[in-house]
Amino acid sequence: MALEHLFQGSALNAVDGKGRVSIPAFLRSVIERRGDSRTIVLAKHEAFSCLSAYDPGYAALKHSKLERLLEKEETNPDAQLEYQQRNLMAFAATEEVPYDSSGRILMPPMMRRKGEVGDFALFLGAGETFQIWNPELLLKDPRIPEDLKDIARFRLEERRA
Amino acid sequence: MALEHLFQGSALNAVDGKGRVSIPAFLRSVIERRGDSRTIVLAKHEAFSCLSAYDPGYAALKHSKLERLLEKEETNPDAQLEYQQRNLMAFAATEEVPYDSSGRILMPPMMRRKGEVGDFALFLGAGETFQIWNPELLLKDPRIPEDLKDIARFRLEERRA
DNA sequence: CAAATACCCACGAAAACCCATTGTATCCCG
DNA sequence: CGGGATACAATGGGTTTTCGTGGGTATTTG
Repeated sequence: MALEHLFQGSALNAVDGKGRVSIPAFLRSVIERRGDSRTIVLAKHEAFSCLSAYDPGYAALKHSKLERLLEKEETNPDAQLEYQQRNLMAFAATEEVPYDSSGRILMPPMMRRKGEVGDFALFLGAGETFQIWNPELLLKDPRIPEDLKDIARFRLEERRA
Repeated sequence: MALEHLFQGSALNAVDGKGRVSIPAFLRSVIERRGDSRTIVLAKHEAFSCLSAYDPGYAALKHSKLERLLEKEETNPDAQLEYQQRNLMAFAATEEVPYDSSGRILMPPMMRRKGEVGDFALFLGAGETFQIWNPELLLKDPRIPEDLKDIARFRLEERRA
């Protein structure tokens, strides 16, 4: 499952009063090269207090992986339940949102809450996916390398000028 | 067997006095992309106390999945019986209902009872299918991951404001 | 005829859409 | 090489459309 186009780079964008955010153009270009959808899938990150985002095709890929796993263990009742749970997490706990012609999404209120995203959204490329952070939360997280925090600090400074 | 369009996302909609419920637009769009039917098939979920729903075309697919399962275990006599049971469940114990121009179905009384659906219906995307829950029942089910219950709680809160 | 269902319209909130402005990086040509 | 023109990105604001929902009326069906 080596994806050809990977998400990379960082940006800090504003969330406006209506809850709209521009998806950085360099991330959008990856989405559109992977498939031609102009939509992103949002999910709570499983480890960090941020959101995880990817293109719809990647979601389908994750799904088929789950399916194949299930078929191997079809007779095992425990596997059935675990499959149900993971499947629900993958699809019920995510939201698919289209971005408009200017590259903005309307951040769904539930996701905004889950990711604790305020007036600014920090976008971080993470290869197969990208992340959306409340920059302050990233700075506070002890698990985040200092070099990465420097990037966040730089993006924040850039704004104030 | 990989379906192109998958059910994703969540919503909490009201069931009115006549027993009508709006199928969330984002689920309807998947149904209409899979085939052009404007109807859904309802069934009792095999594991959870909720309803399972999908487009008519998916019923056929489910049938072939069952068949394949049978072939794998045809030496096992118990499997034969299980196949008969599950096949009946898949076809006799389901109801096909059309939704109107505003996207509402009239929830069949039997299904409403089977799923114990009250004044609110929680819709959960599950990839190939979606589920319809009484939100209170989902919150009580120990097999449901906490993250998913958070979603149910959020949807319930959203309403009260 | 009664009860259930299908059809119709209507409203408020939210979301999608359109247009305009600003700032920044890029290009082009003198 | 410099400076103006150009293209695109991010953002603000207004308008239109859609969605979920309530309620009424017709129509079918047993």
